[in-house]
Amino acid sequence: MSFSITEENYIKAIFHLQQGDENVSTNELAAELHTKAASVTDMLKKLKAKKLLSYERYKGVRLSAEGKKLALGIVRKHRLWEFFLVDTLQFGWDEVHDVAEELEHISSKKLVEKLDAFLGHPKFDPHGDPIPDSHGKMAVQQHINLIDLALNKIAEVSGVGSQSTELLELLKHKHIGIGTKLEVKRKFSFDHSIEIKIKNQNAFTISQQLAQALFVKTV
Amino acid sequence: MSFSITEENYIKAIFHLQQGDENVSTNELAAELHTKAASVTDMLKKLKAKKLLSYERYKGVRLSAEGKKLALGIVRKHRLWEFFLVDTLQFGWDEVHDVAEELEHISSKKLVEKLDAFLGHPKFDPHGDPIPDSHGKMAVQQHINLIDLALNKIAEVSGVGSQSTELLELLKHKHIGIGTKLEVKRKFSFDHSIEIKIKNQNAFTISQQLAQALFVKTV
DNA sequence: AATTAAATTTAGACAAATCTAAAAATAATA
DNA sequence: TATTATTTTTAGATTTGTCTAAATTTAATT
Ligand SMILES: [Mn+2]
Ligand SMILES: [Mn+2]
Ligand SMILES: [Mn+2]
Ligand SMILES: [Mn+2]
Repeated sequence: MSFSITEENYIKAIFHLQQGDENVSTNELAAELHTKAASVTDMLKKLKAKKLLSYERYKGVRLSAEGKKLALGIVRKHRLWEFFLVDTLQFGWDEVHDVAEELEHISSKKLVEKLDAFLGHPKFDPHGDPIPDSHGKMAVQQHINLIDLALNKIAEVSGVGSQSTELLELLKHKHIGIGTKLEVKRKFSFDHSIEIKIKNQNAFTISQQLAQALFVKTV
Repeated sequence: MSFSITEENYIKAIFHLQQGDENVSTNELAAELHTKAASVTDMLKKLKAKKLLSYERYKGVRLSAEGKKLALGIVRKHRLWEFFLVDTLQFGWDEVHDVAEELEHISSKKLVEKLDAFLGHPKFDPHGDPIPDSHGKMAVQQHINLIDLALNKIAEVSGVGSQSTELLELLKHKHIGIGTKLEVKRKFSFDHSIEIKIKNQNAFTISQQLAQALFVKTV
């Protein structure tokens, strides 16, 4: 069976919203997709008929195994294309989301596999999010917020909490990116700023807001 | 202004059909787009309203300057993506058309320019068709059919008349591709087969059908 | 020139995806 | 529990692109 771009966007949105264990509500979906609740209801009936999800009126929605598989395929394409755009074509990470939002709907199965191979089977996208493999499996990132990292433990930046241009600008200026190794030397309770040190550089402090936007894993 | 995938496909189809000087007819378009004449009429009215073409009922259609510019942009994307698929991702040239048919509608202007630069600003796609540059200009190929090439003139394969798997299979077997240099040694009137010679190889004959499917330019 | 044939356009209907406004169900609060 | 407030669904329209069947125009033949 094949699905329209609209249907695929709904499936992906549900996938991202159902990370908890509660069902996804009509209003949540409407907000995520910048559409109206009435439109969501219409589409949910359609996607239920296609067996991509379980849905009963007034009770929210959850993807079926089928739906989850479809969602993972779309997420795989989205993140592979993001990797391509940044790694191969030198886009900034704040520029790639909207383009990938289109590219993720290109249907060729062969294209995805060839692209994956060309890129060297990357495990994470430019924002540190895991890329599902061709079977839908992806690395489970147990990264923690930088604000919670213990003192003097060397850790590697593995993800960001936002993909905004503003964050990218700041990170560029401080020479921090995915993969940067650092350790926390002090935490200041006055403003919750923290002092970090990157190898071969002098220690410097970063704001609470920035620390909360960074995820790290210990190495 | 932005255009739907359907509108873009119409514009591109008209562009390809209007190479002569006559207007493009409704039926020609319907055949090209695998749709019905009535649908074409509806769409032509819409595209006329958007000033992409001139159209009067019963008189056929022709692209405006606007329309031509749009068409060249789509053709540029189509051929750049085909080049990418063959050159970077190692697709066979018979596999790329349908994928490029989708990729040509990705809207990001920046993506096209970065892709073009990454590929090294190629001038021709894998089938020997010229790739328009960012201003819509493209090399005017004055290649001739191999069947019409004079004896003992060294020429370079510059295009194919078909993109079928069958042709590709045959050309692979004979080690002929775009860029191959060859000369015609004899022409046989019995079956119109021709004997060709590729540098450092023994001469061999190819059929009339194959010769007619190959375009060359003298070097 | 009259007739037939072919091409093209209109008329009317349909499916997909969306919207607004009103109704119905559920949740929250007094 | 009764009353509000919120969420969700239905009802009815709208837009885009498509189709079939019938009407119209143009082209080709007698
Ligand atoms: Mn999308
Ligand atoms: Mn991402
Ligand atoms: Mn297309
Ligand atoms: Mn081509």
